[in-house]
Amino acid sequence: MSEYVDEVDLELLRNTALLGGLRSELLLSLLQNSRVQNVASGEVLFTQDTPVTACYIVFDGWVKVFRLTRVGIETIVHVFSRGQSFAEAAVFSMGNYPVSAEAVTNSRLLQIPSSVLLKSVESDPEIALSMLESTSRHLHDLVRQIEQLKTKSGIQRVARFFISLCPVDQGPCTIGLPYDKNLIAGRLGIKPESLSRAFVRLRDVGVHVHNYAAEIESVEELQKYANSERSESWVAKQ
Amino acid sequence: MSEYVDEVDLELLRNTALLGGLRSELLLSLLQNSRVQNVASGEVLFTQDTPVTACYIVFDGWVKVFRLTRVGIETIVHVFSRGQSFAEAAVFSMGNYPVSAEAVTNSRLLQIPSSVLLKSVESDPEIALSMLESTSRHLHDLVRQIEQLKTKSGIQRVARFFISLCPVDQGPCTIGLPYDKNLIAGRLGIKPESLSRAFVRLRDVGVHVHNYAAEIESVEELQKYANSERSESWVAKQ
DNA sequence: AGGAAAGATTGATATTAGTCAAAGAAACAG
DNA sequence: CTGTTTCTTTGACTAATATCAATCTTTCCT
Repeated sequence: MSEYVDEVDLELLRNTALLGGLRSELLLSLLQNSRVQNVASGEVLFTQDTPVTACYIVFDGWVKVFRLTRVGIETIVHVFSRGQSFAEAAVFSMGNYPVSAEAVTNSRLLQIPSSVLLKSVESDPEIALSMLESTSRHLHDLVRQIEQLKTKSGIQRVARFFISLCPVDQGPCTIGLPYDKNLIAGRLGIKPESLSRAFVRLRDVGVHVHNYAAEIESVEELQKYANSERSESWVAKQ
Repeated sequence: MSEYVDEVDLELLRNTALLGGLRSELLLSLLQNSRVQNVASGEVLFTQDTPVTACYIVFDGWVKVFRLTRVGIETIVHVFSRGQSFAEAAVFSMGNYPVSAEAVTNSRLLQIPSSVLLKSVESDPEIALSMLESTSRHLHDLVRQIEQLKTKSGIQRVARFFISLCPVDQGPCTIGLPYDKNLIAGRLGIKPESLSRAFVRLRDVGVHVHNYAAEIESVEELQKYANSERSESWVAKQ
């Protein structure tokens, strides 16, 4: 794996929320002061409650971001993949990381030191705006996650997860499961056993999970299932 | 209710995450272009999927921020009170509001138009940083909410909600419930009936909910209850 | 004050998801 | 290729929460 940023990487960076809006020279100077980090599966990038030193963009692989309680119970907040940035919000809170991050596959990342990012913001309001945009995207994402947790059943969340992996939005398709089933379960806030059972239940909606692949007979059908409501309470008065 | 920003308001603003870091002249110029909005309980501030026009800071009252599904099921994302800002992230995403907002009591708010906020950021990187800090605070808050939803029982979330309202962190105290029980239930992601039952169960931990008040015999005791873990799964390998 | 409307509680029951234990499959090492 | 380890699924059972309906309380209106 290359230690350097090549043309393809650059193209990727130009499409990220975090750095996409940057003028070329700004982007290049930021890259001068960042580094490409190759990490093995299981390697820890940073730990909750330690001082923030950098944020990251994923070139390749998967990184899980999670929180640990005193007793060691893990809540997965997100799993990031190619083209996504994380921890940039932590950089601006100037304190400790509120979460931990660990590579769940061998991964190739761009590590941007806090100081570099902060200096960029100070020197150019343009980058500030794209950063604000990027953190608000993350915010929105978390809001959606909360919505899902509050209003959808575990099985529906599994359905939605599958849909998010589908390259098409109708008809049949086959998707590969991006990572470990335990990790998928954690990401969706259910136990591995419940995930297994969800797979069984989803057969009714035409989803067949094989090994690390899932065949979907009809994405529409699955969407209909994922979107069906389960209650009418805590509803706004009409 | 005053239509103008007085000394007390100004002091409050100086302590907000969003505007606290601002130099006086900058703050004042921003206020020139903002307005105080008095709204009645039930009044809608903005609606999901409509263009973003402003963000808000609460002077007084409570504002709920929520999402609606097609069928009208409401997920409460947050309920904001005195000193808190909301929708500032939406301003930077430059599109539509991802959520709706409605006053749940009569409220007095500072409304800051998008253009004003954006112009401030462009003109001064200082404000950009404090804004980034403020959105990352919101982000952190949502992360904690997700953690709670995934790892704590409904009753524990109620306990934690009470704790967050306690003026002290040990010994006995009495707190007022800030709003409607339906709203509390929605905020915590449970049904109103479950909230009632939670109140009953919390008597064991020395909590007595009367009408719109709760007596807590011992905050420590309640904290112990709220922090107790319920499972060991989806745990990191040690 | 009196009565309707809204909000809150309680009870009975159903559904969902977690727990614990065991069996089955896949991955891996020698 | 074979045993071992790890991951995954299944089964039986339990716990938590939702649902639906009934009742009780509070609020609010005139």
